Amino acid sequence: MPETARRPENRYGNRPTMKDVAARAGVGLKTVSRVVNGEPGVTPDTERRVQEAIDALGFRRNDSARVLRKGRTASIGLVLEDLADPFYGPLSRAVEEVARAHGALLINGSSAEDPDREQELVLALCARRVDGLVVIPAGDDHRYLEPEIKAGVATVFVDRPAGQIDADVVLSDSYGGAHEGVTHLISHGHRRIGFIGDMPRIHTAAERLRGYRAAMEDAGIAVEDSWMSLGVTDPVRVRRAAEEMLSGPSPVTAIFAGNNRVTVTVVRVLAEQSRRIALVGFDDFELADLLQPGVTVVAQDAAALGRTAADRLFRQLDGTLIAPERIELPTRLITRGSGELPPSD
Amino acid sequence: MPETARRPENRYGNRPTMKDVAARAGVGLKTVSRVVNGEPGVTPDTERRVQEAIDALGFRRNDSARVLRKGRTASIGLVLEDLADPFYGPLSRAVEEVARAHGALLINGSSAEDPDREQELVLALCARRVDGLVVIPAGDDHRYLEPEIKAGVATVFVDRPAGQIDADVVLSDSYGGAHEGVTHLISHGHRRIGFIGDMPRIHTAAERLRGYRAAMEDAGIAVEDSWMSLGVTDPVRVRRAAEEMLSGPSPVTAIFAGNNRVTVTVVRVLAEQSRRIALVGFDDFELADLLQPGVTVVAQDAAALGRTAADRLFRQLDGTLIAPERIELPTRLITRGSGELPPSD
DNA sequence: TAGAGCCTGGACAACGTTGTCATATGCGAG
DNA sequence: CTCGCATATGACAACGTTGTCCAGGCTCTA
Repeated sequence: MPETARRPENRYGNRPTMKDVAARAGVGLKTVSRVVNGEPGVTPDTERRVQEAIDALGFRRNDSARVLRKGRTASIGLVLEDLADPFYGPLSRAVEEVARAHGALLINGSSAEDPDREQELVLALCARRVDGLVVIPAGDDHRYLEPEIKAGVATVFVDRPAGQIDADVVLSDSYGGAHEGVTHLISHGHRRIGFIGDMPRIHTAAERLRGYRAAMEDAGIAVEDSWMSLGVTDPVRVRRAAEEMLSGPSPVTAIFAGNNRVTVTVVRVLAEQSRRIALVGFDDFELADLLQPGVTVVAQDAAALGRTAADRLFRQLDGTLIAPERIELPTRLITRGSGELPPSD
Repeated sequence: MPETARRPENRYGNRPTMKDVAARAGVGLKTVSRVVNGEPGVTPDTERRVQEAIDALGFRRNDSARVLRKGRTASIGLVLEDLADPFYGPLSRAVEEVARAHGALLINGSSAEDPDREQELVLALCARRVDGLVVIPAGDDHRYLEPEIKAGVATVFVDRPAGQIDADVVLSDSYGGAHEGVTHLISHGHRRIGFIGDMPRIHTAAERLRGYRAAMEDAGIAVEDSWMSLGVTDPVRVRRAAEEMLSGPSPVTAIFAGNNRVTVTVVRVLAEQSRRIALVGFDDFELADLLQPGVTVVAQDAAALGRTAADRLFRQLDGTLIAPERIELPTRLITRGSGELPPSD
């Protein structure tokens, strides 16, 4: 390579720094800093010269250096299960809005329901020195976060509680919601009711199952093992689970679906049946009202979950909040037809 | 406040630094750096001592300082319209996956379709020195990005082209998709076909309208003004638009909906009509097949858009890519019933 | 045993910014 | 006219990391 063409390119591809601006404006470095940050003590004339230099060079303050100096990054991390899941869109957006109101940016990542990946993501975010974390946990042991929390990283868990540590958590009332939904089916005459849910290690799945069992017990109904199926929410498994409980020795007349992915698959299966099977799903979804019949659901407010969590996070950062708390948001039963079908045996 | 309780807390809330680790392990600063980064030239014994100190102190490298020194942040920004919109979930997730494969984190923000907010977000991301940007533009003038791009920020626009600057862009074939969808309706005997789309300043909306007009013209059908309605995709406006073209002097027998938000609202309106109106929507959505009739759509692959854009972005960073290019991904017509209904006048 | 060469480890500067502090300038009061 | 004060400005260190370079100790060979 010939010596001649050596570009003096620095790492940011030749970005001007405050020093460059200062040189061009014929002022000191600190004066530029003052102008950029709107600090007082600069003559209008000087300010104008500096501003001209900034515009001419296309200068943009390097926030990395600023963070290093100031210690706050004005960014928060959001770790969730899957950005593509419609449940997390509104939640994510709500967190973003609160962050924006506090002048913070949002960094987010999907754990894909893998505890290792969750930890990897969280620690990467901590290395960037995010001011706070909103975590929808995939794992059930969060002791790895202890040094971070001690070091001042505000942390709020959403949708599922933290494992092994004491931290803020914002949840939907899964137990109560499932109890209400199943009771609703019972009140419409059903006794053989199936439950299809997510993997039992997921807190919400376990809670919803508990709500189902409690509702059945409260009604004096003995639950048969074949009526319950927990596992991945992959359509193939859910379909098989649904078909089995519809065709077993004591076939169910109604199904309670543990989350919206399950509900959608169950809707498809029921559409193929000749008998009319009642259905209540946990979590609302778009177009639920347009299906035939409309799908009765136990709705949770994803945006409220996100908003509440982010609020608490910034209150932790303010210092307003001291002790970790567990907040449960209520669910709401929305009747649309599918949950009001009578038993057909 | 009494002098006594003054905590020696530094800005990160007392986070240990490499210096602290070095002191505790009784080694030099640079040796710690070597261990942390897995660089060679450290005896196993020294490494062990350093590692112990790291664990004992709960040390975590400060990436801000690292970034300052190295110049690459290993993070990319994604600016989209609304994270809560189901169309952007998969797109966002796809970008994230590609970023992850390159060891980068994703920072994202919603512009809420506001050009000022888009610019504000983009510049904030640039100030953080993201390595690259994936932007779904809200505005139509992106000259403000010129200094950034010149400074080496890799940039790819998605879903809509950049305004006033030459940059990489990845699009769906809106014109072709709309043309195909409308032609499909025509081939089923429709001649009075309505078009309801997004605001005309949005590129995709304009292109889809163009596709509609072209398809009509190709079939020798004169389009009446009352058959076309562009504007915000808010349900109230869309509903009124649909009702008007269904009840006007020459009422339409079919509607082409310009995006999924429009489609969903139109489905609701059509469900209330006594006549059967044909419908084709641009963009697929969950459960479209379960409605009665199933909704025929022109599907675009949001994940592929995101993946393609992110790929190009990292190829820009590699230096593999030189000239900006415009990539159009094909759409796919999925027939489900609603688009195959015959005209009923 | 002495010299060459390698390997390990550390001192130091630099990245771009902000906080602290000192200096220069101008102005009004005595 | 001089002193004192307020205001504008800049020099310098520090934030925590990494790259460069040098020193010291070891092994190996002649």
